[in-house]
Amino acid sequence: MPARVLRWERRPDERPNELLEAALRIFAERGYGNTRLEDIADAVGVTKGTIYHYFDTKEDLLLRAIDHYHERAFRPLEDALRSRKGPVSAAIRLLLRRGFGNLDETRLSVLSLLVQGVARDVPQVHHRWLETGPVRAWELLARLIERGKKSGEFRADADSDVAARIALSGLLLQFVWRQYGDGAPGVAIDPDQLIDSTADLLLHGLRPAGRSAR
Amino acid sequence: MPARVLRWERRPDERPNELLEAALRIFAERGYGNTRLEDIADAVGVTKGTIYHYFDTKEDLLLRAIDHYHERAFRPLEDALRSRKGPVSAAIRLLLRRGFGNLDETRLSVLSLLVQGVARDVPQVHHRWLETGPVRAWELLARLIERGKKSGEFRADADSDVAARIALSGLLLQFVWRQYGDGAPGVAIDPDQLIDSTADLLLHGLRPAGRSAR
Amino acid sequence: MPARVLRWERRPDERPNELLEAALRIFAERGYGNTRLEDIADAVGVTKGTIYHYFDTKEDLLLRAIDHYHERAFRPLEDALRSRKGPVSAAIRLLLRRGFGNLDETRLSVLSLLVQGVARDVPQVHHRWLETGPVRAWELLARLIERGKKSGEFRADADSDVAARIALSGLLLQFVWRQYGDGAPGVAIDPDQLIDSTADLLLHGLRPAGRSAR
Amino acid sequence: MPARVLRWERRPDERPNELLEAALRIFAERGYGNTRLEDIADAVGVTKGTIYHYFDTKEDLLLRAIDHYHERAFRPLEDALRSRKGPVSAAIRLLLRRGFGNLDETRLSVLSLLVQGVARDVPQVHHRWLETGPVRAWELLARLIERGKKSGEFRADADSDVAARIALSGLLLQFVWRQYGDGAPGVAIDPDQLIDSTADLLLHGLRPAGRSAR
DNA sequence: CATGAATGAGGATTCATTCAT
DNA sequence: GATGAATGAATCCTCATTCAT
Repeated sequence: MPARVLRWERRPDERPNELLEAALRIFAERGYGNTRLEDIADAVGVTKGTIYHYFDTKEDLLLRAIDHYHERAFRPLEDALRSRKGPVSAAIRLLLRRGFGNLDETRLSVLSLLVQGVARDVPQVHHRWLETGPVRAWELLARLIERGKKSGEFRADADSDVAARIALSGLLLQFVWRQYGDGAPGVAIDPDQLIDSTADLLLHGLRPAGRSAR
Repeated sequence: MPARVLRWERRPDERPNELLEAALRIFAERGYGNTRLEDIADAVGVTKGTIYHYFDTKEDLLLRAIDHYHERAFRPLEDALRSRKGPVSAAIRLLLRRGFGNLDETRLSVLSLLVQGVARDVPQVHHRWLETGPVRAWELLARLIERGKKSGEFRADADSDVAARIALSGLLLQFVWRQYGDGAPGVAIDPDQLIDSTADLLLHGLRPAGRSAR
Repeated sequence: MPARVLRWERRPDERPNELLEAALRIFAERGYGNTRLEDIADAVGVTKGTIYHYFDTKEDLLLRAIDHYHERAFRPLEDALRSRKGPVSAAIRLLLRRGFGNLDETRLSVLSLLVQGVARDVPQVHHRWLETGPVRAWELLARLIERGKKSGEFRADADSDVAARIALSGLLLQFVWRQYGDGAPGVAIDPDQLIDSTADLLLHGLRPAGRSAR
Repeated sequence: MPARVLRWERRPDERPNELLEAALRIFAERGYGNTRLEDIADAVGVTKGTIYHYFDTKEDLLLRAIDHYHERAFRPLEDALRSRKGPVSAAIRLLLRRGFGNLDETRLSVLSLLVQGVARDVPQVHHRWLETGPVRAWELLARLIERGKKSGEFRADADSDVAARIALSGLLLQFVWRQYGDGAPGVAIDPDQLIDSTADLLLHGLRPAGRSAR
């Protein structure tokens, strides 16, 4: 009796997530426009058609892949921060370290995709990401700074909104660019130094006149 | 007296420059992948074929368009800074204001193209831009900060490299995102406030312990 | 006493008929090529796969759907005519009125499907329909005319075959086109006028020289 | 010196018409939905892409192909009729003979395409054809009949609109069906007999009571 | 019987690039 | 130089059909 050969495995429950994850990874690696649906299908071991079993269009696939990823990426950070007590400066250091301290290759390339690759191809997705990612993050940080101002830990005349924006988008872009270190040696930098020095700069910048930071 | 045509006035080769400028503008507006060579040709009033008289490929066109633009955009800033005297903090404010204070629509969309649209499509160009644009800019700023540290204007333990990187890439990304304000209301912000508050934050962050900034 | 279920009442096989009827309706509405099997399955509340329990291919489904419909549509007309007595002209009026006078939306769209939509997609079906539908109808009418010629009610030199063909296919096409009245206002016409005036024309055209029709 | 081989000939002026004519022929043979653009391109000796040089979409191609054909097909008939003098009955016979008497294979299959193949796939085209083809034709015929009624040649109570519609659409459908004679023997008929007997029927049907036709 | 996951062959459309004129 | 006709590879998306469950 000949070995039974299945052309494909039937995995109705895992498929969508498998596809979502493969899609995100490959989109992130190559860019949205440079990725063919067949590449994604191949990576999961199915054919193009299968993608259309679960998703309406290529754009829909991207959109859902980002949602899927985003869901997991943000929740923990927000939770960690919400329950935080103690001096605000410590919370801020924690936020930056948590947010940028342990980005693996995949997360970094997803960030690049979102920062760089999606704005003109799927503007709708880009907008949503902006609102639910960066904006949410800097509002969080700005609220922390406000708390520090109220408690006297920070100077009252600091612009908490701009401080939060600059620190976070500065870090974000630096981390995105770090990935291109091979082709552009001038951008290389140690990530821990980047985070810690940014925290120092921010906290120094916020401390009241006449007092030393930390 | 016959119309005298000076050799250096004839410029029969306006074409390439016209093409470069149209290309940059349209690439910036729509993204590289979404721009057809025909669109660029139409904008200049020639046909597709003409582009191939001057440029090898679409990629070559992008590459040269960016070079062409870059040349002009950077020189003045660098010159302005180099000759600067007086307190470093004033120079830094000037740098930020000059660099970001008068970005018209076109420059902004070119920045977006470079930040967002080119990394995966023309990595070579992206790398070059990183080195000649952002890296050069933050090295310039870092040198200013170093001068401030030497003169005692800034605290000696400040990380001038990171401070320069964060301030500039933070501003850059904020300005790029501002353009999407329509779709993502949370990112909207007044540009002058952005620049001035960033300068405040940076200078506060750099001032020596026990002294007030400015 | 337990509910008694008669074998001939159980009809576990409503399914095929439901499918046939849904198929015909949807094919008729949208055309064969524009109808997906899934649409038909959805309409009946089953899934695509189920169709393949009962039918070999999409074409087979169309073929049987038309047969199924045809069976019912023709019998009554033929019966009504066969038993008819009295003057032939009255029978002819009856035939036209019965044949075209009470066509509901569905029947009309089925006619359109047969007239317009099937010839190239399922030629075999189209041929069969021609033979069992139009041809049978005009042979019936031609025989009536022949009877009229024999009885002296109609002129002897009339071409009963052509008269029957023209009257019936003329009416058929007019009724099919009436459905497109929205897009083509020039084709709109009152259906009763169409039938009655056609009958008048036909009967006038057949009456012997020197006598008035009817 | 090796023989120079051109991959294609440059024929900018003929191309569109060549394509239009090939398209119409092939659409007519196989149906719109069953024709691939590549088939049409092959028939002309170019590649698919070339079609898009001249036409926007497949639908646009069909639409223009029909316009192109229609233009030529209708003009002569209308001209011939407009200038006609003498008894109306002769003009009517002429109209029917001119309109249907010399339909070659191609014209017939184009008629089939229009009658049968286009209504649901390109409704817009079908509507236009209805208005500019059949409707125009029967309005022409109806006007002739009206003239006959005024002159006393035809009976005053005849329904000229319906008479014109039935005669022309009856003939049209008969001619369309004749092409399927192979598969459906019952529809076969001699075309001249069809035209002449239809004319007889029509003219008999229109003659005043008590008078003989012709 | 019924499901619905998976297939895979197409087909329309786009567009960078070539090249005869 | 400039044109624009022509190419042809690439890619999204559709859908009849199959088949493991």
